[in-house]
Amino acid sequence: MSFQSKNEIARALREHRIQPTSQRVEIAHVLFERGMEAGADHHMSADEVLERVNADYHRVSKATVYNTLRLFEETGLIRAVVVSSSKVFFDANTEPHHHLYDESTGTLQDIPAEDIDTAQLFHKLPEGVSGNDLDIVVRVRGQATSAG
Amino acid sequence: MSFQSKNEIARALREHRIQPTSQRVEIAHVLFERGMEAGADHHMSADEVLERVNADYHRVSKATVYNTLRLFEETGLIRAVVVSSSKVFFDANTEPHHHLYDESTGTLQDIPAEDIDTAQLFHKLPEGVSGNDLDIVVRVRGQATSAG
DNA sequence: TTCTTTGCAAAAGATTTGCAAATAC
DNA sequence: GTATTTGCAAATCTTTTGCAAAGAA
Repeated sequence: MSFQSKNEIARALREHRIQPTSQRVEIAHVLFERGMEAGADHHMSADEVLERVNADYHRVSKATVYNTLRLFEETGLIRAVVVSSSKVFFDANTEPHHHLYDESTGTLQDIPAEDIDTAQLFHKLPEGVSGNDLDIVVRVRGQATSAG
Repeated sequence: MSFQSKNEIARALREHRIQPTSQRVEIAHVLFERGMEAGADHHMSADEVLERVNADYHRVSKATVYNTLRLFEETGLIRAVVVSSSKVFFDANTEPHHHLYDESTGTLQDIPAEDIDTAQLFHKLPEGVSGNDLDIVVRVRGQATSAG
């Protein structure tokens, strides 16, 4: 998904049965204004969203940002990517894809769905689950200071 | 790793350059007493560890449990598995393997390393990173209430 | 008007930290 | 005897919640 105008955003929200209030539109605008192309940085924490949405003047409160992000996630408009216990990224790209998280740099990047083969995995998935229901986070560990 | 006696545990801690105090040995004992076989439930939250270590009488404080788990993780004795923003599991099995997390049930299970093929992925890893430095969490999404 | 949403500040839950007392080597 | 570790309670950080005011249909 990639929206430019607030109108498009409002329409998209309605399609997800979300009443497009001005706060919600502003938040969605922040989420979707960065391109969704591979390599584009469209991963934001709640705090980043809060900061960006209020960058020039106060538009939305913290509670509303959190609640709205949760609402967007629950309705499938965006996805939450959990990379560490205190780091949740929100991803406006809901096309099937996965994530690569580099612990040492804190960087999150997309992985095309086809770059990871999970064929061997399917027999242990709950029934009815398809590949598109999988969210994979590949974490690159920093050096593990393992004793030698 | 799989230890039975406190002596074995103390030795293992020393090998990781961790001074084996009684609290640390008790915590390690809790972590390692469950078998490491596939299917065995050896994933515990900090709180579970705290509960189990103090099950019959008070042995270790909460702060010490948290600090010790972090210490164990930093020295590579155990691994932390992040499955959601408020759910970190500790895994006493440090052999290369991955994890499958079922959102709807909250269940975490092991995935043998060879069940996921990441060959396509290697060109986007930082240099010097090998397959053993990857921790993969496959999250099975509940139904995403996606709008139709 | 009636239902929904927002905002604030307080609450909650998980983890960490400061510092004095206890323990280890 | 000196350095390390523990425990408590307070602090911190992120996210959620209660409730009155503001906004939408």
